[in-house]
Amino acid sequence: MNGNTHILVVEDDNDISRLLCSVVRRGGYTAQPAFSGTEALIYLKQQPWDMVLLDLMLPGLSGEEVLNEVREHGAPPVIIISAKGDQSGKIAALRGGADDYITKPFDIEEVSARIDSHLRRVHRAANSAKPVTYSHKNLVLDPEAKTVHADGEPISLTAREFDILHLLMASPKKVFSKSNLYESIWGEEFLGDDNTVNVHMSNLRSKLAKAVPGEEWIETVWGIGYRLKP
Amino acid sequence: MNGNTHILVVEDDNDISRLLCSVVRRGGYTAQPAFSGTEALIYLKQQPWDMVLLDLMLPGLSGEEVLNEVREHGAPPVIIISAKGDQSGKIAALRGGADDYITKPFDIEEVSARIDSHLRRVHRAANSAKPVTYSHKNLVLDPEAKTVHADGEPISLTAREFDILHLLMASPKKVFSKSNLYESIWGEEFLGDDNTVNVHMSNLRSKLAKAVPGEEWIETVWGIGYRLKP
DNA sequence: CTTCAGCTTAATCCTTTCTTAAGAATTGCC
DNA sequence: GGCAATTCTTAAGAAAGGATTAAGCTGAAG
Repeated sequence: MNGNTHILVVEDDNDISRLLCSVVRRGGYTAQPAFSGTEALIYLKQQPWDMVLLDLMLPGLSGEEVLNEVREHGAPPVIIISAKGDQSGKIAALRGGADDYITKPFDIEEVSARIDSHLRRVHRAANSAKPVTYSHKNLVLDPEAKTVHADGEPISLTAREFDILHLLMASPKKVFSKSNLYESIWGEEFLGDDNTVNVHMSNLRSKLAKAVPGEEWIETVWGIGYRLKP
Repeated sequence: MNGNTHILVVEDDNDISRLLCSVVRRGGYTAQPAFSGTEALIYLKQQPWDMVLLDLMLPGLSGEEVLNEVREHGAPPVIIISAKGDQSGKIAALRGGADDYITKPFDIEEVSARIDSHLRRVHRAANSAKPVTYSHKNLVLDPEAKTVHADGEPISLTAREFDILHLLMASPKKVFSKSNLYESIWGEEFLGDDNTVNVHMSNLRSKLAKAVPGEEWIETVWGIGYRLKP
């Protein structure tokens, strides 16, 4: 989480607005106060928001109407913060599209925790969709697609070669001993007098060199093992 | 929403469990009660769940531990339902991965509304990401209708062949290992020396080739698996 | 009960990759 | 520079993975 998570705080009471904004900022997010329903609308149209904190009793436009408007512009989580303590209003808001409902007076720690909880969920969903790749200089490795590209050019590797490069790129600074490599990739004990890793290394290097001549990616650390060249 | 939305209700008090289950069922979902933390674990391992209602004070295994376990097995929303009214416990649970926290005694309408709210959100996310049909080059697969067309011509596939193609087309760049495929489609562990997948692949390829001669859609990645040919 | 489509198993052939081994090359140290 | 230890390269045989075909099995439909 970071400063470019934008939260719109819709609340007409000056003190409460300030309080909510400070909670948001202490959480590490960016807060934008809006003091009326109509002001909120302007912000909603201006940019996408990661979350909306919404008071229900607003001048200009009611919270319910703002809520409908939010749902038109994307699908950020909406937390209602309201003085309306009655159950029916709470239930109506939740059924009307809100993701959470907190009644005033609120506990600022709870508000903070609920904000984090909703954002964490959004992140979880976003991350599960995002492809994971490793990059090092002009090399890009995609573990899902099992592809390696150098300067955008695909390089065709065998399973073992790919595994070796994958391991190296997952920990760019670490030096891997032969027994490290062997045991990680082959899953069996490494018995000293084995030349297998060397050969695969050699093949891997020559394939990389053929793709981009004159550049070296894998470094031999004499007497210890291999690592990515910084 | 329908009967195949499965909600796990983890609550040791018999009366409350019954009450929660009836709320769930009145919402149109399937409820599965679990009366201890350890029982919950069994259900969690058995199948994926769309939501978990979780009491914090449980025999066998605490709610917090169950919560951690839930997060290992996918990412369904978790609503804590607890008699612990103290703010610190509430905040700890929310920070610990829970998506919502309701204190006993609860209003059943509110519980119902919060369940719906969380499920609505999950649906919203799922629908925005999932296409109704998959296309790749001149191949079109419709998961609903269970049909495949190449250049508009229908191709008749068996259930397994369809499932394989479906999986491949859902992640066009991903390489699927045989064990990936086997475990996704057959739902049981893959034990190395099996060439069932090979045979289905072969049949699938020959059917596709018969439909559009001279074109290849499925690529073998040696020693790793299969993927759609880019 | 029979039939049939589809799934699985088995046997065979073919392809690619892995490993082994031996000589060449490099590095670090005296 | 010379020597020993380590690493690199090469090539060929061994091994593993994959494709294809055919035959047996199974469960659902008629």
